[in-house]
Amino acid sequence: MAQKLNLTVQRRAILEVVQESHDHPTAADIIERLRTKGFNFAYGTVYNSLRYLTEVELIKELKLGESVSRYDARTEEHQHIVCTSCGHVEEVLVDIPQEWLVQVSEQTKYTIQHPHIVMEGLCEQCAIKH
Amino acid sequence: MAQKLNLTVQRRAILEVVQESHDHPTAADIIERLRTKGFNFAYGTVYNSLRYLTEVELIKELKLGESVSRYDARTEEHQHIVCTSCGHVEEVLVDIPQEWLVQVSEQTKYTIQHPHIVMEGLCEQCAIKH
DNA sequence: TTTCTTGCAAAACATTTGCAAATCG
DNA sequence: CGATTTGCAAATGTTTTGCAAGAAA
Repeated sequence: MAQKLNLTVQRRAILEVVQESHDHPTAADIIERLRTKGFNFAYGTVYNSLRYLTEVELIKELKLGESVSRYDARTEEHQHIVCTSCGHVEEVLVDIPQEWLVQVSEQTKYTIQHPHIVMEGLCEQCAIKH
Repeated sequence: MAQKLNLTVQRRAILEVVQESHDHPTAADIIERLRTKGFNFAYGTVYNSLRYLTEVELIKELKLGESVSRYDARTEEHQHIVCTSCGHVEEVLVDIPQEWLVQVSEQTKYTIQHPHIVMEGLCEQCAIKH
């Protein structure tokens, strides 16, 4: 723990791509964007680097109930909502009611330190189509 | 839509296993439990049947941010919380504050008809170990 | 017959791992 | 040097798909 930050060329490039992306890219998205910037890293390297960057908390890995992981450079606490129709991900910035968390904690006996919540709904465009 | 229910031997056996299981089994769990009951269905059949049973709403498919889908015969509305340490899944039966949903809906422009929320926390046993 | 379902194997997909080569300190 | 990281390919785990055979309506 409290290790010295070791940003290699690859890790730095990957971090930059995630920081520049505001659409929660997947590993495949990241590799594609790296290519347009002239970087051609192996899959293994990209996954390794993403894991490293997640461990040192420069990025967050989002598991939103799809089959893929997404990555987010926004590290302050916030939640996500996923469109059940098109898969689009939006950030939820409304605070979670504290007393609800307390109730959930009491009922389930789970400790909730950093709430991490994934919601589902229909995004605006998809709602119109229905 | 409004199709006639067609429960084949396989589908019925799979439904029974899910109904008897209260631990949100994965497809692999279900296949294993079918075997102890003397059923040996192909993987494809089990996945097909689970999709069918989900479509006719006899069960629910849970995507809880792991790499696998889990299945649940409890079809009334409730949420889930997953232990970040051991992966154990608990049901959240506390109602979600309606005004919070309204706020989320306003901020994100998402329509939330049937709230489906996945939370993360530390289960009781894992919390003790920390 | 026509439609749906099953079984099996192969394919698809995201991710991890093993290992040799390269790099860093 | 020793420790870490990279690149590549192969392996893994979950789920889907194609297709022929079987069952049901």
